Amino acid sequence: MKQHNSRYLPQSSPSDRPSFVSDHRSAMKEIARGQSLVTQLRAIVLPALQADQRCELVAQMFQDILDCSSKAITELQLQHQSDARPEDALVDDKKRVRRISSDDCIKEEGATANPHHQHKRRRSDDLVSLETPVPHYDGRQWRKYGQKHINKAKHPRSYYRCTYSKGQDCKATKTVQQQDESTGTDNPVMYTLVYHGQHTCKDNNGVNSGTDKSETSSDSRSSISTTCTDPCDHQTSLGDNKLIEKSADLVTKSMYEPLDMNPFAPLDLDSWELDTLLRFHLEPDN
DNA sequence: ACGATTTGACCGTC
DNA sequence: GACGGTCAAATCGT
Repeated sequence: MKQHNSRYLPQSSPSDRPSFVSDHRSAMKEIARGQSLVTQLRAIVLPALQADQRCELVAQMFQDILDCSSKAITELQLQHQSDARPEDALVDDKKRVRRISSDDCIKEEGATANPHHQHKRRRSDDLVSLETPVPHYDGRQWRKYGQKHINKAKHPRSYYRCTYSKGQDCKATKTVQQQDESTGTDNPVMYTLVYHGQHTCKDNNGVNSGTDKSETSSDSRSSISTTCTDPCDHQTSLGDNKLIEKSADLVTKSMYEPLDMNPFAPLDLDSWELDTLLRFHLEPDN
């Protein structure tokens, strides 16, 4: 019998107890778990709220929580990188973290070089990673610009940039990669999200999406129309997606119908994501 | 027609 | 040379 939580939480394995590892590592893991929980909770709560100011406040609070934990992780990573090997990095994308950290002080963001050939490795202090079963419900609009098979990874990595990257020169990007170990029937599909840079854009309603004050604010107002069409993220082909989305759409519609979802209508959590969450939360232990 | 996604090619870093 | 990140033409969806 599995514990209920084990169905949807990134796990801290017993072997990760801090007896042989640094406090940094266990602290970062716990924070990451918290981020994952908040992400999932947000995906459930926001669409169910009435569209009013309280709703916006809730969304803002969710984002603030994520901001806090992200900053905490960043701080821990910076400290950790200075006194430990980078292979203790939070995500399993170890090689990349190592490369980024070595690249850290060499080139700065916004280099005036050719805009089409900016440096490929990015600063680690612009990097925030988290694990979640709902990779696309993060309150942002993203546009996919690439997908690549990563060495030794079963699933391709998808590359997204802010929808407003052109119009507002927003530098925020993110990568989404399905975790290899999440393919079992018992475990939820987990994704590793890595965010780079901060949003400098304003969303559709002219609300600053967050820069220094609050890295990713205004969840409640921005539309979450991130369309997830890459097969890896949905675990299905595009054609299958349509069928799944249709059936799942019935579920989500029946949930949402009583509500006036004005500000959240665009949020429109991908039905498969909500379905995934619901299954993990509602199904009895197996 | 327009915007988003896909995908092969290219480039920088290691 | 391998690898990861980005570009941009082709393709797709609305």
